[in-house]
Amino acid sequence: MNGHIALDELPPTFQPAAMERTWYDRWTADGVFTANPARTADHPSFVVMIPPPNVTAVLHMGHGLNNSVQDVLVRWRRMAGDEALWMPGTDHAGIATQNVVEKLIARDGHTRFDLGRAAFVARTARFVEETGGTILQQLKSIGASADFSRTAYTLSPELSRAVREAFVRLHEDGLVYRGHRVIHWCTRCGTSLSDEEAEFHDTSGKLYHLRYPLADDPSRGITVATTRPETMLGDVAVAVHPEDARFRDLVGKELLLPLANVRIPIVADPYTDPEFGSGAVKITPAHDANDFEVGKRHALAMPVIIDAEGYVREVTDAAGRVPEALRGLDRFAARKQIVTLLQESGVLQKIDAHEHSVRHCYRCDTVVEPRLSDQWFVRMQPLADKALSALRTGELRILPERWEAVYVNWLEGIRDWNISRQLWWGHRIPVWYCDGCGTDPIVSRDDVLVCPACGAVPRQDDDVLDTWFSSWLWPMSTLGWPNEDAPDLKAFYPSDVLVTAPEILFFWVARMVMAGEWFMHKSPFHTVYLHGTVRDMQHRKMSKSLGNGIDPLDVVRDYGADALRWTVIAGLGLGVDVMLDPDDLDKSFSPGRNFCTKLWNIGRFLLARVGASPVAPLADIDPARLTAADRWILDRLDEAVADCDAALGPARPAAGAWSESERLRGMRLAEYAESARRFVWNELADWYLESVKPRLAVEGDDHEVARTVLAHAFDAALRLLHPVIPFITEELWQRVPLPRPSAYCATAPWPVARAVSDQLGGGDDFEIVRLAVTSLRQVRSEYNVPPGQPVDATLVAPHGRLQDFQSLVPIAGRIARANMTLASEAPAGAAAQALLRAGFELIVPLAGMVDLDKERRRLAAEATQLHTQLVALDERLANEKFTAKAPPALVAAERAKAEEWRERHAQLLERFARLGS
RNA sequence: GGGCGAAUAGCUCAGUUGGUUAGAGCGCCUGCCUUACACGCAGGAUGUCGGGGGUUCGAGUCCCUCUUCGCCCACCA
Repeated sequence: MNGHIALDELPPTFQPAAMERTWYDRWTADGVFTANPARTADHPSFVVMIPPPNVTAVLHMGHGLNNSVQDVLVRWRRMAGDEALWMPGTDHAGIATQNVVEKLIARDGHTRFDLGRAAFVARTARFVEETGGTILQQLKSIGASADFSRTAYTLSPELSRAVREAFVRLHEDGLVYRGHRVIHWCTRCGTSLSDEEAEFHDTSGKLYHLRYPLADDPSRGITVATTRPETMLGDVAVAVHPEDARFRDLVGKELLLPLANVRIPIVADPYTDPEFGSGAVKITPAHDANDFEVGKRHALAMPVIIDAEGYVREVTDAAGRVPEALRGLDRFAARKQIVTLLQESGVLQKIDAHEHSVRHCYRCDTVVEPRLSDQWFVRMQPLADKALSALRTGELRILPERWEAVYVNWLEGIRDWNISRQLWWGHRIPVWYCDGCGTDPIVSRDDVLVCPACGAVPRQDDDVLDTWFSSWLWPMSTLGWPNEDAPDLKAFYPSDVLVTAPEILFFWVARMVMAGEWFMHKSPFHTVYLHGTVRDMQHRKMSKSLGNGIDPLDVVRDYGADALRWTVIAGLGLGVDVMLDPDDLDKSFSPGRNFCTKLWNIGRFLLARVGASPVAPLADIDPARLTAADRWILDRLDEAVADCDAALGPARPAAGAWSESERLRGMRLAEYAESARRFVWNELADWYLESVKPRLAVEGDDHEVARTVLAHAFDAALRLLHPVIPFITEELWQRVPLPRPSAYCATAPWPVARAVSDQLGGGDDFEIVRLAVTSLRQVRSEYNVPPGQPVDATLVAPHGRLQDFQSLVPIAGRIARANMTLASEAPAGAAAQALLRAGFELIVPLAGMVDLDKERRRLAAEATQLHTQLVALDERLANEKFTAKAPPALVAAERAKAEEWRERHAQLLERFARLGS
């Protein structure tokens, strides 16, 4: 059959929109992404857990980056024969989702309290059902090969069961406890926050100096410094350092707290830094974590004067402290008012500018209020110890390496984790209290309907758990934990690589390691890959509020999903930020699109010239029939495959734990993409394709060899590129006339480089063709010879290789558009190595083409430069210390180099002389 | 306050244990619509490797110091 197609059967550019959807649907329909636990019996598994996006999230460029990386890895390992599972899913995102729905109902003038708890939760669940999962659909449009048949959700019944199990088991282990202390409180969200959720922002504030008079001698007093004067109403003491001579006689005396008019003691406590401010600190135990500790040490009262919403009033133990005029004021309004009042009464001594860090809610950016309350905590030390040892033993590695220090630093200074949130959207804390008999709180896996002590109906704790308390179980809970016999858990735990951003190293990554180690006695993954952030050209993080975002779906529409993926992967150094220009999408995404077009056109050429009739397997070709070009491109392919493998792998530690030599290797996705690109563009397209054109134009034996090698090389290139640009490679691969080992490129075997012993050799000869062509092109360009005008040139074969080069001359001639002839002998004394570098010796254009003056100047400059370098090299070789201490191989190489340079220098001079005559 | 990282071509970055004449992509300049591709082809220019000092036969690479930028942590009242 004649399989040749007309070129216009395929459009000259790749049309991604037309085929992306088709391929994705076919992959899914055929279960290409569906993992099979049974197959892990005799194949390694390769598992990636998606960092679950918030269920209400909409795809942004950060997701695009994060998920492209995961998809490259998963597709790579799937092709390499692993049983690959990419687990997708979403996070119920307690505070974030609750905030969204609260805003929604606020449009109708409602608060969640109007609706009541049950109705609000139902309303939120409905909202999630209606709008949730959008992002998962969007992930499909960028080609994410996740197993959506397993899609998980942190608030599903299955994962909720895992959450309860974890809470109860940690309680049984003595790691969950109820604590009464000052925690971070968001007055807007109405909930407590963990240390990690209360982010520091550097702020230009003020330091107010207040003079509190002695109660019994108003002529004396102590000046305290504070950034938050409104808290003075809750002051119960002033602390000074025990060693501070300035205040020694005042310790034990009492001050009269202005405005509140209560007597407070002066205490000595080492917490005070004599160097700071006035050397005396006002102590407000209910509204400052440090003051709380001081208060406990001195058994002080703890009046609360700011309520949950941030308004100043006499909340608890504060009767008579808040003057009428201040009651009900917002904390910041109260600050102003109090400053005014203190100024009027002469208490305010001075105000200094003061730079400090203020904690803000990570969800709504409200200034966090320290607040005294009862919360559930997880004792973290034992968990942190396990997470540290996972890193130390090599069970776990973090890339880039520098984050390991950050991880260790955080774990070594670990503090207990406040896990209760005063929200409604989330996992309710599985603790019941009996008001009837007042028995101890009941912690239970199952709902407690009747008090076991008195038979009354107990009430469940009102609080829900921190969202991250479900996230930290993700690598286990999505696989069926706590059911230890779940097939997925047995087959796919632990996972392999966790791909995420450094921002959630503490929130999520470190805690997952803790949970994995504590409950499964195994780190949930062996590699943490922390990628950079997507930024704009001013290096600002892309964000909705800055308006500098790029909608990945716009990019998919205008450039294709492959172009999007190419840009984020090829531009991604290890841990380096990706810079994109929101104002010039073309600048950012045209390289990927252009590369796809290139690939597409190689395909068009191949289909038109090689045709659709199947080619023989490469192994069926008698090696003797392979030309120098064939051998060269097959060598280059081996090199490309080896480079890609070295950039990506190893996929897992060879011996269960990372050895020192392999610990920092792999995960260099940009290098992988670049290696594959270089092969396709600079080697396959630029050289092999050009060299093969005449062979394909003539029917015959060599025609068959050429089309076989070309089809084989292209097929391997497509498979090599599939993980990063899956759509176009699938589309082209389906058309390559090869015996097909699988239904899809997505499941085709990952290319394997031939062992060195299997390599045919002879690839170097084609390098001479390349050099010849390049030299001739330089001459052409330098002397402005029109591209169409043929020139005459002579290629000088290396000694004794005349016969071998007979076949290369027409190829070089055709590529360079020259009437090229082969000379029998090289000029006297020239070695092959020297020839390769010596342009004019290799290619001898006909006389009359060369401007002698110009050439003379060029030669003189080159000879001078070479001479300088040669002198330096000779000096080095003359240095006895060098010859004695440097590795002998290096010395030998340097000697050889010197000789080569010397010879070249002589040639240059000789040529210079010839030109002069 | 503590810790960490970065500084290499106009831009974004490679440069593995010190060892050829320091590389890539993009951008830039020149010439080309050569029947796969102008989203392309060919050729070309560009670096006192942040400053200073040190170790070494040899330093972009190791040490010290300074400058600038960035990140993380912290009980900066």
